[in-house]
Amino acid sequence: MASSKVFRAFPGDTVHQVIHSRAVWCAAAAALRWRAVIAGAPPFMKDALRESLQQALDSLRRDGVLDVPLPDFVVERTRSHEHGDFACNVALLLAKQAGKKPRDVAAAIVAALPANPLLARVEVAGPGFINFYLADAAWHAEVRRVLQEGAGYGRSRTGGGRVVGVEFVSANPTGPLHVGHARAAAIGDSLSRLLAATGWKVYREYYYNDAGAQIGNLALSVQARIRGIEPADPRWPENGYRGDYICDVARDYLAGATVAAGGERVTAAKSPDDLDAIRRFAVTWLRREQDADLRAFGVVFDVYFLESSLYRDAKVQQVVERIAAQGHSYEADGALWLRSTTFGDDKDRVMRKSDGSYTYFVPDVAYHLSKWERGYQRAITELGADHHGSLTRVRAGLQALGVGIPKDWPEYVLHQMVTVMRGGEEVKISKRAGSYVTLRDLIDMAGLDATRYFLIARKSDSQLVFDIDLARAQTNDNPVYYIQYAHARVCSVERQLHERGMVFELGNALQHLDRLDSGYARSVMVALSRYPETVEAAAATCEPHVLAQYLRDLAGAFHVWYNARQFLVDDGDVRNARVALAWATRQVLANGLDLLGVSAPQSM
RNA sequence: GCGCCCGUAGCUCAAUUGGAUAGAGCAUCGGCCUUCUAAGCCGACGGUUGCUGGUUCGAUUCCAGUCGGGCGCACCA
Repeated sequence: MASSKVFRAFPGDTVHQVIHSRAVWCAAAAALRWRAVIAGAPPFMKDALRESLQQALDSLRRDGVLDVPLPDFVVERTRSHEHGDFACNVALLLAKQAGKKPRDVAAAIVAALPANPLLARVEVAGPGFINFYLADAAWHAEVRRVLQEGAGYGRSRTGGGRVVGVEFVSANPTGPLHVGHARAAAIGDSLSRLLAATGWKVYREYYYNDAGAQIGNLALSVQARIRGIEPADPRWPENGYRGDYICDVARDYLAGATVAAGGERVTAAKSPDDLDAIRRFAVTWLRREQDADLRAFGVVFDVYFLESSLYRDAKVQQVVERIAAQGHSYEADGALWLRSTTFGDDKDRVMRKSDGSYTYFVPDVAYHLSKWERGYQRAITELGADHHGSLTRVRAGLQALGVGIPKDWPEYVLHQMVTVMRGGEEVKISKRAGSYVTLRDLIDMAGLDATRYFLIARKSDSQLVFDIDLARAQTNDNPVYYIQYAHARVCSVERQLHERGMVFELGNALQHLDRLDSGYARSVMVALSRYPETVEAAAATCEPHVLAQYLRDLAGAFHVWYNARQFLVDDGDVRNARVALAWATRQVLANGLDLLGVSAPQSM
């Protein structure tokens, strides 16, 4: 089922070797799920409480006390410590149907809960919440778990080894990547890491629109520069690209340079008249440029997919034919239309123009069809919000193919615009690109870590103000330094430990975690325990920003504790316990930062 | 005009997807370095969640309307 044709141009690619068919895939996923069950890592607190509640509810039903269907209840972290550590709303949801007061229902459930040594007490509170207060031992167990699982702490098998394609950036190879692409790269890569951490087999994919009119403009622009024509000149092409980088391309072309990108290797023909040669050279030159910027940003793709390959392999034509065969097209005004209104679009769309060429969204449909045919169980397409209009069209086209693609396929993650501020003013100009700030500019100005963090830390569908001054700041104003500093501090403690000739004894530490005395330490432990569910939630909702937010909280809890307690004390048991918690914190900070693609420095 | 997204402290943003008294950072004001990094910590100030209705035990969250901002509405990509 996998199309090896599509990948012929990319020798390094192995997707088609990995994904065989949907049937094989399903069997593999089932096996993985089964293994996950029998491997049986201890459940996380939330899940354990949920299980207990489920048992209580079952027993109440058996006894006829509660003879109503189970609602979709939640076990959640409390906002306030006064409400315990976890709370459940099940009694509130059951009360009406059961014809009882919520607090009475809650009391009955509490009475039916199985004994659990990790629970200090359970209370009915407020309108009918069930509040759980965990015993210290529960937090200690979590610290132990962090240290035992190490880099694996917070990873899960939720995805069951299923295959997901995450497409992001997908810029036209007509210029350097700009801030919007930077946001896409940061979000898309972090989302990919999150999905991989939760058991998905992830393929990062980049779609190059290398076949449209914009590429023609690129070639004409380079050709103009080769001939020494400048943008002010009346002979300058309409819609030409004016950035300085066009001059660089022209210079290299005239010099007969060789450029390589994505397995393509192009040597400049030098001829100013050979527009096709100029086009090939310019596209490859800019792909190399974009690849370099992305690598500098720590983003590596598994698949680069060329729009031109869809034309070359007749995939575009096949899509149109298939849609026509399904009866979802018609001819009008000399053009061929997709009856996309059948699938929820507000108007029908032209597929083949009256001049015989295809509109841009048809290759988009062909491309997404290829994702389906390559066995991607999920496809997530990360897009700038300015392209959200294409969403309905692509889905409509996929539906019209009648090949069984689900209506909500692919999933979309949209990101809003980024405004770059510096010195209180908006930055709009880049020296290299001319009219916009580039990804490279951001990295140069703010550094890789701050750039990634800032671009991820906001919900993607909110507009983002990127404050260069703040991102550069080596102060507590800057959240990324704040988090990294927490990590560096633990490393510093470790260095001090050795310098003082002390030795950390893990076994002793794990036996004496009850020597952690303060509420500060407790806050750190609570924060640590939130990590797995945070990763799970961030992945499930495609919202990496919740992880960024979480790491800030964890670092905060750590700094408070650090300031309140000396770790390297004389009492060996206390010292070991504190160092163990510090190391657990460092581990989680490192795990979390890695999922954001931000480094965890040993010292700062 | 139609569609999508966003309106939360002076500023930048969260809010566990419908939970209890809406939270952080910055800014402002006041404290804390002989101590593992003060790149840090503590305290104070700051709110009619744009507005009006509705749904229900409960709404920043869901629905309708309205105002404001962004983006998109091609036989461009």
